[in-house]
Amino acid sequence: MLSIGDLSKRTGVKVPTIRYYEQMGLIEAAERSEGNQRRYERNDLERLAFIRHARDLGLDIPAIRELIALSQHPDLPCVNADRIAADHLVAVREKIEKLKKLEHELERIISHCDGHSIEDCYVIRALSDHGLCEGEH
Amino acid sequence: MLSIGDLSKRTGVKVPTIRYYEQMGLIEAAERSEGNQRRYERNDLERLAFIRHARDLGLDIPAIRELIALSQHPDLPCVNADRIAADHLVAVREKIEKLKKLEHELERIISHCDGHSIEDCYVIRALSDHGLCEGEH
DNA sequence: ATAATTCCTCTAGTGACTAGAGCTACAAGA
DNA sequence: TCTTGTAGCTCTAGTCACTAGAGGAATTAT
Repeated sequence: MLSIGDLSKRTGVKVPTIRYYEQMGLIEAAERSEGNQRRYERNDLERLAFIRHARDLGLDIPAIRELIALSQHPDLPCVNADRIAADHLVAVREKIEKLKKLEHELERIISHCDGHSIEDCYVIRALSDHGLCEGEH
Repeated sequence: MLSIGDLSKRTGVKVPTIRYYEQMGLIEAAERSEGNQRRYERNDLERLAFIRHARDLGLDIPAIRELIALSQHPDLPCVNADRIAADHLVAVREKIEKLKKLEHELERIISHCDGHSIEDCYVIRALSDHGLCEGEH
């Protein structure tokens, strides 16, 4: 039986976050000690590691809830789980594309600035005047 | 003199967002009509376009506040403005790197799954077992 | 036995908006 | 001039995934 602090140390998930996940229904409400403190077992450790792992991959809580529900039906086909991952991959790629555009625009703006006065500063001027931009943003 | 709706249409910034920027101190409190409605002029249009542009580039509100303050001192050197942009560029690049790692991990997980049952699903298994991962996340 | 640490619940704050309630002002047509 | 519809006003609360803090109780170590 682990305390919430033990669970936290073993999974790297902070104590308040564990309580938050309980509130969100990602982990079942833990058993309690006589003094009302949460007590965990091995399967809670696994569940929490699963959640942590999914969060690290950037999945949001509703998606994780769905994956947990799916994982409890081993007989079903896994197309739904695959779709969640694939949708997320698409979203990740879109974010990368957007950020790359920002990266290029920022590089361009910065490299155009000669570092003299604000009056001539290309950074400020580019922000003031959309016509100095490349691309459609 | 423009109403808040006119200003919104011309800049593409939504009406509640304009009021929010006023509250955050990015734009000055507008003059009011007799009936207490906001009335804007050309320089408000420019200011708001500046803000919108900076937001599109991903700058946060404190950074924009600083850029606005700087832009009102044309005689100062522009190293501070350049630094804000450069810092942001670093942050953007870091985000891109993180997302690329996620992208590769998701690609790998998805490609390993044969699409049969949840029991064998590589997506679910990879989440359950960190040992199946590549990289350090 | 006492002290230090951990735990509990509850509320509020983060950033940059967005949604909605309930009310008032303004512009255009009859 | 009257009416109607749109647009405006303020204020509160919700979004997401936590995080911080208050005030108090339980547990663990000395």
